[in-house]
Amino acid sequence: MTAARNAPPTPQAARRPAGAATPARTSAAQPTRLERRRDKEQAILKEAEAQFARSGYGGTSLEGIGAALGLSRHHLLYYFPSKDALYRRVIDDVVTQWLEGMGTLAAGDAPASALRRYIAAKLRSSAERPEGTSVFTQEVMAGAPRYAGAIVERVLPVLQADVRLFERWARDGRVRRLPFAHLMFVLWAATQAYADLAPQFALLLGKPRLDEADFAAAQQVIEALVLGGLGVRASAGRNRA
Amino acid sequence: MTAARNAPPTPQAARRPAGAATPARTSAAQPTRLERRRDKEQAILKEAEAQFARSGYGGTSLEGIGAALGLSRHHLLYYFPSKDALYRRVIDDVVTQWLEGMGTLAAGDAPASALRRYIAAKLRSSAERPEGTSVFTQEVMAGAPRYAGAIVERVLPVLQADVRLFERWARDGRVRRLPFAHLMFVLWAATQAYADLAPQFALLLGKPRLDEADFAAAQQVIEALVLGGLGVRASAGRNRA
DNA sequence: GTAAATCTTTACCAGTTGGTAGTTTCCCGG
DNA sequence: CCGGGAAACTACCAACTGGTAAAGATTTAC
Repeated sequence: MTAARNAPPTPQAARRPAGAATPARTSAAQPTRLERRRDKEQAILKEAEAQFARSGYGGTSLEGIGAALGLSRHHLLYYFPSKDALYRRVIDDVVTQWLEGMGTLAAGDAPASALRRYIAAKLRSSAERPEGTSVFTQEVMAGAPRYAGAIVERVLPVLQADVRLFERWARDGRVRRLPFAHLMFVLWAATQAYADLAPQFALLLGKPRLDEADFAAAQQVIEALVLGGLGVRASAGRNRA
Repeated sequence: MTAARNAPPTPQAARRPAGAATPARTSAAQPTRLERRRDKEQAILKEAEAQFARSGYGGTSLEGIGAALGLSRHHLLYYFPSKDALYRRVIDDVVTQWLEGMGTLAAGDAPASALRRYIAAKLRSSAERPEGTSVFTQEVMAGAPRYAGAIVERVLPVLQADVRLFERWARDGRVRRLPFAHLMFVLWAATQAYADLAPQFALLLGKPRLDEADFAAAQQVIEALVLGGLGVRASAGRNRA
C-alpha cells in the first residue's frame, strides 16, 4: 500500500515494443504518450490474463489485478471501460495467439515433419504462455458464453483446412484414415494439458514446476502416439533433441 | 477429510433397531430422517458440482446453488458449514470417482485389451459425469491450492503403479519404451478433454452437444494413437464398433 | 400430548464487488 | 510560462458476497 504509489512499473524498461517491422521512429529514448499508454494497456492485459487463468472470470477482481500492478481498481476502469471489456480483450488476444500456432500444419511438407513441427509449436506455446490457454479453457468449460461466435468464425475454418489436409494425405495413402477432426481434438488436448494441468503434472513428478526435460518427454510421447497412430514411419529425423 | 460433518451426531441413529424389525418397505415408501438428509446433501453436492464446474469457485455463489434447488443460501449453510467445506466435499468426491476409473489398468490382461478398457472407462466417465472432471481441472489450473495434498497422496500411488506396469510390459518387449508417466498424462488429457472441452468440440462439429458417435470416434482415435504409439498390434479385437 | 430434536426462515452484518462522478495532479506542446 | 488534455485519486453507490444469531415451524420419540 505504502510504496506502491509512486513506483510505476516502468513499462518500457523490460518490454521491447516488438517494433522490428514498424519503422523505428524517434521513440527509442523518449516514449510518446501513445506508446506509454499502449504499454500500460499491455501490462494490464498481461496481468489480467494471468489472474483470469488462475481464478476464472468470477474469481478475479479488478482490485486484484490493479493491486498486482500498483494501480487502483478505478484506474483500470480508466483504461478499460468494464471488467467484461477487459476480459474480452484478453480472450481475443488468446484466440489470436492460439490460431497463429495452428497455421503450421498447412505447410506442404511430408506428414511426419509437418506433424512434428505442429506438435513442437503447440507445446512451445504451452510452455511459454500457459496462462493464455488456461483462460481459453475456462471460457470453454463455462460453455463459451462470451466466445462461442469467435470459436465458430475463427477456429472452425482452420480446423476444416487441417482436416482437409489429413484427408488428402489419407487419399494418397500417406496416413491411416481416422476421424481427423477428433484427431485434432486429441492433439489440442494433449498439448494444451501441458499448460492447463502443468501444476498437477509437476506435483506428480515431484518438482516445483515442469522443466525442459518434461516438455521434451511430452513431445516424444505425443510424436510417437500421433505418428504411430497414423501409421507414419517416424524414421527420418529421429534424434531431434 | 471425508468425515467433516457439521451436523449433530444424530443420537437417534444408534437407538434405532438395526433394521431387523422393519422390512425394506419402510425405507422405500417412507424415507427416514437420515435418508432424507443424505438425499438432500447429495442433491446439494450434485448442484454444487455443476455450478463449480461451470463458473469456478469464485464465480459460484451459495445463493445460486440454493436457488437452483429452491433453497435459501442460509439453508445450505445449515447442511454445510461454509462454502469452502462444500467445495472440498465436492472435489473429494470427484477425486474418489476419478481414482475409481484408474484401477482398470492394473488388470493382468494383455496390453492391448487393458489399454482399450482403460480408455473406454475414462471416456465413459467423461461422457456421463463431465462436471466432475471440470471442477478438478479448474482446481488444478488454480494451482491446486486446496488439493495439492490429495493429488500427491491419492493419485501418485496409482500413477506409479501404472507406470510400473508399463515398465514391466516394456521389459518383456510387449510395448515400446516411452516416458510412461507422460504417456499417462497425455491419456488423461485426451479423455478428460471430452468432458472439459466438450462445448468447444460440439460447436466445431456443428452440434448442440456431443453424441455417442463422437465418443465412439474419440475412442477409436485414442486407441489408434496409444496402441500405435506403443507399437502394439491392434489386431486381436479389431472390429468393435 | 408433550418435549426435544430437527428443519426452515427471518433479520442482520461487515466486507467486497463493479461502476459512476467529480476533482486534482501531472505532463507535454506551444 | 501557460493552457489543455491525459492521468490519477477521492468519494460514493447499490448490489451482492459468505457468515452469524436467533426465532419460528415441523417432526419424531416417548
